[in-house]
Amino acid sequence: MRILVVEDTVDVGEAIVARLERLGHAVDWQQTGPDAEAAIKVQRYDLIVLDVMLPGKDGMAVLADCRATGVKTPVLILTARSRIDDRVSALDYGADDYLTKPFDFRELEARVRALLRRSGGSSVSQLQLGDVTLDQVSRSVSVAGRPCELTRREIALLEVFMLRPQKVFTKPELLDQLFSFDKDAGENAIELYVGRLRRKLHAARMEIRTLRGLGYQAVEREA
Amino acid sequence: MRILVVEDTVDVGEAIVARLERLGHAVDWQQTGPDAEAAIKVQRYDLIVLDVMLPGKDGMAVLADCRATGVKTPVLILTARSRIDDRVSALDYGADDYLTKPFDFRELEARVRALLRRSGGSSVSQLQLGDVTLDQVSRSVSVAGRPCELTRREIALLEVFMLRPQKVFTKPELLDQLFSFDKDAGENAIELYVGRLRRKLHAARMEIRTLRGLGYQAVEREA
DNA sequence: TGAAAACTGTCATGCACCTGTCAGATTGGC
DNA sequence: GCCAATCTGACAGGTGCATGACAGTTTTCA
Repeated sequence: MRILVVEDTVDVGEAIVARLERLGHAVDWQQTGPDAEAAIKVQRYDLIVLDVMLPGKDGMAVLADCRATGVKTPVLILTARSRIDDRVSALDYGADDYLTKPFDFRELEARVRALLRRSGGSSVSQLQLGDVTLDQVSRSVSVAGRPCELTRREIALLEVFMLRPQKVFTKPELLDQLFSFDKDAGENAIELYVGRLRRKLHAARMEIRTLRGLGYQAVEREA
Repeated sequence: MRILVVEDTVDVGEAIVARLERLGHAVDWQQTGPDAEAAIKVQRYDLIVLDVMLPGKDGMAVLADCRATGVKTPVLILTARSRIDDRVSALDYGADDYLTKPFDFRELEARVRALLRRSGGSSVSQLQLGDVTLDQVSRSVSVAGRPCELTRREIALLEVFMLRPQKVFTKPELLDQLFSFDKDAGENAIELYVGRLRRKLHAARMEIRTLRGLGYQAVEREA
């Protein structure tokens, strides 16, 4: 999943980014309101974590402008203030959830998961396709009940496929989902990881099909 | 376990902190109501030991505000007064237990243990995984019935793992559980202690697995 | 009280695995 | 058959983890 973190305090920002990247997400980090808006215009995100107190432009204003311009990405507001009207106005402006600072990282993770899940459509944190199960919480994969050792990137790629079975992903699309701005990679990397996934999942009742010239697609395989 | 002690009398505060640290807990100590509230907002605790008489803000008020903002951490109230209505109001405000000063430290320890145990979900004070047994009261560990010499920190870490077998703990998460504010350590410390635990428990039917990039996990080992 | 022993956490080193690029092999379409 | 797209093995660099040595601190014990 691709996430934008907007937070001006370096310490906090770095901590959040590290935490979310560790979960296998592609995370971009902006420190001001205008920079955040620029990033949102350029890139589609699955989630935006937005601090309220920002230099340049208030987080709430950024949120309002986003919604006004039709951006429907889920937004998690971070607010240092805990007054009721703040929470209410956050939700009124179109936020999907809020968290008052300072917060526990485990709670942040839980809310992030909840929002990503909600937008992903499914309500469980276990994805399933054929006999392959991906647990989004423990970031583990099993085939026919047996645990399957995958690396972080492999899991991230598999997650993209499993969130939308049948959907055909182009390579640029997959690159967007897997890499953040600074860590850009060639399209070859995708081919490589598809290959690795295929090898590790060769016994599964699921396969990643190549649609020449179009991209890749995950489908359930008949027994 | 991570504990916050709120007590303005230096002698008493130091004594409580020393006593609880000796049991292997990570203890933070605040001396005023506002400071305590700030700490609670920043950090998640497994238990709060709260004096009623405090400069700045009354302990009971701190407790009430905590509960109002959804903090569910168990709270043990220390009160110098022993009048019935005080006890009653403490429980009404959402305290889980109280102790009238002056008190015997052994009783404090017992009540702390009870509260921690209750929040941990288990009603027994003996944790078990594979052939490893951890006695939370005597803070001792044995493997297949044989006592095993572990240091405080080693036991504290093992306790975290054994309270939630299978769960994958990230290193920041483990640091949160093991270290207080002032005694912050690098993630290296976790790796180090995992290594030490592994060496001392190598013969046990339990192991701490490394999930590269994710964290550590305690599992029962097959014979 | 003072010295020895044990405990803690940092540093630095080394190793293993993960990552992404390259280049050559293979496949599919025309 | 030819070209482009894809696959795959090899490889270099990086990252994360394991581990030994060490210094500061605490605890123990005489």
